[in-house]
Amino acid sequence: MADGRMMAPSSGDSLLFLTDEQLRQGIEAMFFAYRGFTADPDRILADMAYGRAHHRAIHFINRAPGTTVNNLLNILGVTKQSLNRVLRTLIADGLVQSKVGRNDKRERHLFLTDEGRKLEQELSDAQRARMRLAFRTAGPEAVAGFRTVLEAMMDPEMRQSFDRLRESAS
Amino acid sequence: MADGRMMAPSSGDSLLFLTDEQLRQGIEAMFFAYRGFTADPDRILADMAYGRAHHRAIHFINRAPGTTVNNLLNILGVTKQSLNRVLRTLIADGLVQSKVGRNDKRERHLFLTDEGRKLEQELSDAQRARMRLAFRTAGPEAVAGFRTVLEAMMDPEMRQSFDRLRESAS
DNA sequence: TTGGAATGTCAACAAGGCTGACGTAAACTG
DNA sequence: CAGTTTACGTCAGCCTTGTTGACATTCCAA
Repeated sequence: MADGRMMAPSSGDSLLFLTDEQLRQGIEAMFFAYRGFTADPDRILADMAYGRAHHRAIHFINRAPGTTVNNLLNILGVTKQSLNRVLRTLIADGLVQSKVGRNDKRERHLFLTDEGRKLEQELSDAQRARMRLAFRTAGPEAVAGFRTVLEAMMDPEMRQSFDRLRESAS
Repeated sequence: MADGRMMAPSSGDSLLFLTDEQLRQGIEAMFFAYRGFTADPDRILADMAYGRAHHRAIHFINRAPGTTVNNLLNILGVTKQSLNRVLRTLIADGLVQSKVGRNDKRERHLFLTDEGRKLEQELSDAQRARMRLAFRTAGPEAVAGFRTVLEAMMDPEMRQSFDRLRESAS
């Protein structure tokens, strides 16, 4: 490290969590943890003709029943062509129902069918089981910190989506 | 909710962080945060002929210089064909150097070239900047919790890789 | 010397992103 | 009312990044 960069003074050790090494560990932790995070649903979906994209669509339709295509588009952050490909198969397979809007007939409101809800349950049970174990292992204070850091890491628009979903949860 | 499931007793509120709703918020937080996590490097890479897979390879080669292909394979969790495609372009473009092993000449040890290190710096600077801001905003206790939960979320083999990288960091 | 390990490579394929173009119906607006 | 915008769907084509399967090479080790 013969470049001109200074070592952080690190008064006491209160700023230790901001060293490049700590940050890099945070980055790697995100990488490895996300793999675990998606592993269980991926395993379930591998047997069917579905993938992660279907899981995401199903998750958010379940979370916000009656959501419009455009709304879902914003939450997922993909193009309509990409989402449409996924929705088409889910609708064709009878997991998702699309209803023309009453007020605005241009809009389509999306709902899970009973079968769709069944798959959603299966997927989210698996994912929640891992999350539950991690939460239980780590304890409430750690969980609070986990949430705080993740929220701070989001893009502002994503944080808005996140908060809106939180509020809408009764 | 007319099924037979019980509401969690939630003695006091010490178990509130384990309700299904809290778990689902944790799941969504991971989803949205990971998007932010990858957004900055993705933007940089979009201008080049590289993608996230190249970033990951460069990151871990930088982190563990001289690592073998097989080792990298285990860390990244992809097939050798998939990794090889990425490595081939990186080597051809002069960002990565592959050296035949001295002891075991079947092995290839991977290193970043000066140019590779330069790109790595650029990418990780961007990613660390976001992580640093998130860490600073959230504070040290939150960061500790963040790390604890993420570690608990990893698959055991991934946690091993993670720990090994941690130790090797001087 | 032979089996197996580590690596590389070819081919083919799939998921899931993307852009661009186009069409239709509905709603809004001047 | 005419024209524009919005919401959605769809076709076509492309890219990245993952997969499997097959096969060659090199070389260590029993």
